[in-house]
Amino acid sequence: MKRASIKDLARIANVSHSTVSRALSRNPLVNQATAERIRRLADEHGYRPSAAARSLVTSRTATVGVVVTNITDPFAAEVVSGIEEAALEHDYSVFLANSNAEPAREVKVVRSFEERRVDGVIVTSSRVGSVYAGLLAKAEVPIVLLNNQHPGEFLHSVMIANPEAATEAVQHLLALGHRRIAYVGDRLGRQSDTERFAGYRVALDYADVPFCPEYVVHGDGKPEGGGAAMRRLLALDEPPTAVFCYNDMTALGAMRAIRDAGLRIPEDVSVVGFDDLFVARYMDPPLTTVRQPMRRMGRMAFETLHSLVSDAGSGQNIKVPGELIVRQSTAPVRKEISCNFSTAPKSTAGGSNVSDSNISGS
Amino acid sequence: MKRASIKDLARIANVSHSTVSRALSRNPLVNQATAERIRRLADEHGYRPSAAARSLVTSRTATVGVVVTNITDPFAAEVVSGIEEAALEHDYSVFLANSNAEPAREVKVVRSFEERRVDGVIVTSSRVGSVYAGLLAKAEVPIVLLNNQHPGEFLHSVMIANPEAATEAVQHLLALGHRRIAYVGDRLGRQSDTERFAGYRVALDYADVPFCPEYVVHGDGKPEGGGAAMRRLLALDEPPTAVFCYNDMTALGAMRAIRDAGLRIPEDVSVVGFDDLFVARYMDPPLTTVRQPMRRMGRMAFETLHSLVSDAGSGQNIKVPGELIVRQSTAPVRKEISCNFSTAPKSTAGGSNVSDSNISGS
DNA sequence: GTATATTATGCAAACGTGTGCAGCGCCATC
DNA sequence: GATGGCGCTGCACACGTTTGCATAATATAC
Repeated sequence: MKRASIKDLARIANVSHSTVSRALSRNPLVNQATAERIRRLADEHGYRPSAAARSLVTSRTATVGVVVTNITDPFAAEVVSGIEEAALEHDYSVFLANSNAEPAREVKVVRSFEERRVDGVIVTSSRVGSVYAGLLAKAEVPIVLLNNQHPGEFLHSVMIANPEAATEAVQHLLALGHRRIAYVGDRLGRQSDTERFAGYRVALDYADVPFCPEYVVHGDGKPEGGGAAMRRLLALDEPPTAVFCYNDMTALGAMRAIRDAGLRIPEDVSVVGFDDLFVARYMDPPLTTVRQPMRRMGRMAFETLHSLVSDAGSGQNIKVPGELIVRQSTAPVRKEISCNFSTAPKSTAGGSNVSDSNISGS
Repeated sequence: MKRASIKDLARIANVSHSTVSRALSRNPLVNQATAERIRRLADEHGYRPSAAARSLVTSRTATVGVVVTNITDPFAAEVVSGIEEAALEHDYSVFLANSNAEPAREVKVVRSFEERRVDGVIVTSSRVGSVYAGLLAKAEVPIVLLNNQHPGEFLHSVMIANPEAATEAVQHLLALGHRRIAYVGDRLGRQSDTERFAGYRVALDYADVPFCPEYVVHGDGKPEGGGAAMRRLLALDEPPTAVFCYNDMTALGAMRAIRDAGLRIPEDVSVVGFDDLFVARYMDPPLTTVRQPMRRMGRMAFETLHSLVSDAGSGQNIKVPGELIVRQSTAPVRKEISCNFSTAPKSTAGGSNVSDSNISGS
């Protein structure tokens, strides 16, 4: 048995299908009483207007296409959750697609979004390659980028303030007396990685701590890569006493590697992450990290998209500040292994006391 | 500028739009050469057929509606990832919606899926209330349940073999000499919880370990609830030496509570989880748990759905076995605190040696 | 040469909606 | 009583496809 159409309902209500259409869309043209009657009948029969038919004539579908590298990544999941939340409020539906960062998948996904005539697309944490650019060119479907990984400017985006947040994280380590601070990055060349690394350097420079290239290693944004990178750091003649990780997933791997080497966190090595995934607070020790308001960023991405299509708003580039969450994976540097090539003005920071750092107040 | 329609393309190719339609769908009726030419032209102009228009006449949309309680839950994310993967292979798109277990949201979601005319719905980890049942009744959209939480039989489902897996997990603890084994469940009344608890009891009975009601507590399937429940256990006169948790998220909270009480894992308390989320292997210590092939289960859910709509297959209830993954969060019970009300035939299991359990081979 | 089968193409209807426009009945106004 | 305005309703078209059916063009058989 097929679904009831608007004409079936019209027959039942003894009016034309136009009247039904108007009644359901609360068009004031139709008589109050009959409108009420029609809506009641529609309810009783569980009538559901066909979105396809509607969109055919209105040329709007009330759908967003969301592409993430993989929904399995907790960061992506949080963002998508925020998008979906905002979308539902506006009666939008969301198409979800994983790109897996595979070009073949990406073209397939973009093609499907085009055929579905989505009103807009949100792309998170991707290097926006030619694929999406093409999408934007052909038809006028607006795209909002979230934590875009491709260098260059785009029309609409919401991004975390990477450099500032990274600087704050590293300054936290400096304040604890650390001088041998490493950076465990993402794959080389990705925008967030570049920016967080820049923030790391700014903090070092500001504190007059010499930059040491061998303290910069790259993983893959996941635990495996973080672990491998950390092992390289630990094999150094003078291994770092603290590491700032590109993200929490990387930190997970790094922590594992540190423990496997027989070292303790934070007594031997302090660890800072980025993202504040839910797991961060359940690690042992709980992870000090930079919080990204992921869910809220998802909401913002949808809202700018929505204003772009409905209000013909002008769009914008939103920058969201991060927030340092200090937990127990960071501690003052231990005296015996503290930096012995320090160029800092004060003596090597004193044991349990954290205060007298030369970078406080910035 | 609007998107090109099939008629625009027909004009360009100097044929009727019917011929274009047939050429693109590789209908053998149309001449090979012209078909080739048309397809080339379509490619050049980036023509994308409107899914809406097509579905209007074919009455199939090639879309699945997926509803999860929340995509933020790593279990849900893994499952969805599997669904999406299989869907893309069949050129299906997936609508994602969070129910948040709020009835208001659920009706909104179901309504939207109905209007979108999804070909099928996959519901994961939900108590399938009257909402979805209604969906199934009105129109003939097939529903596949994944780890359904509502007691009772449904037509199509894929479920983890809860009782068997739970029994295996608890037998692992018994084999390590534990007798004071607790169960930290989900909310009372949910199907998976009931079944895993049943498996727990089977293992105890089989090993002739008396069942102790105060060793059964309930959380909420999340770290918070798991932690609270664990604290209640630790406040007991004779706290358990091992806990079997409803899932990994619960275990996360339990582990935190154990540590906060100044106890060590696994020396003082052994912990077993369920799911094998990616975090399990990155906990300290790495978590012993029952692996659910989440991604594969997602795939299976889609496949049964797909066969249901395309082959008019008869559907089925699939049961997937779990797999115990032993890591370092479980260890032999310590002598000094080992069970002193043991009814087991052998003496309280001896220190480091694990072998001689009375339940081996089951 | 005509009759017939084969191949390729176009015509037109249908899917379920939204919406401009015409038209209906009715009431008020002059 | 004609005129005009108002409130409401239906007609008909459009949106972009797929597909049954008719038909034109061509090849094959006699």
